[in-house]
Amino acid sequence: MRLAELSERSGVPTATIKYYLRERLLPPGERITATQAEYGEEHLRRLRLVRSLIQVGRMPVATAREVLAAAEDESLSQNTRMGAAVWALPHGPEPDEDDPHAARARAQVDTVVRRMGWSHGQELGDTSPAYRMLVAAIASLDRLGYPHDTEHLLVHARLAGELAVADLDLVETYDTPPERIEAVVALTVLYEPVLLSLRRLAQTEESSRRFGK
Amino acid sequence: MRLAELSERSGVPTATIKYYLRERLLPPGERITATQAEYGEEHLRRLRLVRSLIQVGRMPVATAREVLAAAEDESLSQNTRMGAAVWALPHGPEPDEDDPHAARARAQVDTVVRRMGWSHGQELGDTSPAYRMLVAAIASLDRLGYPHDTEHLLVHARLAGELAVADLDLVETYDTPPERIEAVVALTVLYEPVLLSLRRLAQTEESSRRFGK
DNA sequence: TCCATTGGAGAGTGGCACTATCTAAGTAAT
DNA sequence: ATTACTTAGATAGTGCCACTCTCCAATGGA
Repeated sequence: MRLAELSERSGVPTATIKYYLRERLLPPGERITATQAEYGEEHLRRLRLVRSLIQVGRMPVATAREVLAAAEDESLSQNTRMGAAVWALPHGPEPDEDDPHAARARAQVDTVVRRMGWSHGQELGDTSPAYRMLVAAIASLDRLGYPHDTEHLLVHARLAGELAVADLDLVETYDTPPERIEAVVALTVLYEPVLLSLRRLAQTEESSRRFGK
Repeated sequence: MRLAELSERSGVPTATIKYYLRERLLPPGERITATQAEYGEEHLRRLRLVRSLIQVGRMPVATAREVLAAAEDESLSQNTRMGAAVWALPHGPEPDEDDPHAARARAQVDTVVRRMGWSHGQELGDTSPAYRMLVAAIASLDRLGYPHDTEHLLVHARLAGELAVADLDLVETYDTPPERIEAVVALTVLYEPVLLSLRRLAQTEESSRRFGK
């Protein structure tokens, strides 16, 4: 398969594919001659994954590159690679170090992590992106004066735990480690909009149930 | 309070506040003289809400304007205003009309909505942004060949329903309708990163539990 | 009076995901 | 073997968008 066909089958313009190649989001094709390269099915899959990360996950190109690099770093164990890939995922402004809102949020997050018994994945005071993202989000709530008591957060945490179980069940339907790693990245990202939109639909429903049509 | 103080208390540069005023994300201050205006606490709160929508919710300025306009449209009922505000919220690429993946996704979404008994908020074939966002997300999963069977979606839907109950409980702690409307917008947006980061933390935990440290 | 500040408006900036153009080197059909 | 394409690769735009800068005339405080 050459560039034009890869483009046609994926629906991505050739110029964009060239851009992704340049940005190392896509491995180069197998060189046939000095000016021709051959692409395989794995390029097609990878290209679609890249598009998902960027368009569905609204991830900057640089971040997508890190995520993919972590996912295929041969020097890491399978679980570390999964962790590294998810690690590289997220977003949002960094919490300010000496912001009182952030400090309070941090303490609350530590409480939630402890109460959930989440000791494997991270230490308290861990600075994984997901942890920092959570601190930043709660700091925002605090700053705006919106409620975020620990019990309410624990409700969310418990539900997140159930989601994770369902997600990992899905990942385990894949047999080989590389597939699993790609699946965990893709599913983490692709199910986010699913979850958010379901939540909004459910809110609309619940709202009209409570406050009348 | 004048511009400089509003800027100082919110941490938002004066130039940016002027920009928001121009874009009608912030109502004009009360004109004192031909060249002076006075801002109140409600401007401060509104400004922080705008920042939340744009920075935390990563919402385009135009979308934020629509959301806020819907939230304060006096001609609508309280519930309609809430719905309209949440209605205007989300994003992501629109599902293509004659894409077979989108068609399959649409059918599946309708099944989920029916099985959840979500008939109040929307009709089948409804085109609310949340509905379209869900269809687009599932179409992406389909296109990439990732599993998204209805049972798995129902797990997510059920959890989303529980989240909505918890969220609306929080909204009901506010007494006056305008507060509630602002709360439902703010909480919908501000709890999204909370939920997503908790999910990622839970995944890391669950993953290391299953696949070893 | 004098000068910093204000609201307002228009133009400019920077980041970023593309997209267009060009070139030298193949390839395919005639 | 001539002609018309296509390709990889590099460089230079383009378009969008959230700001940010620069002016300006009119104040308002010292």
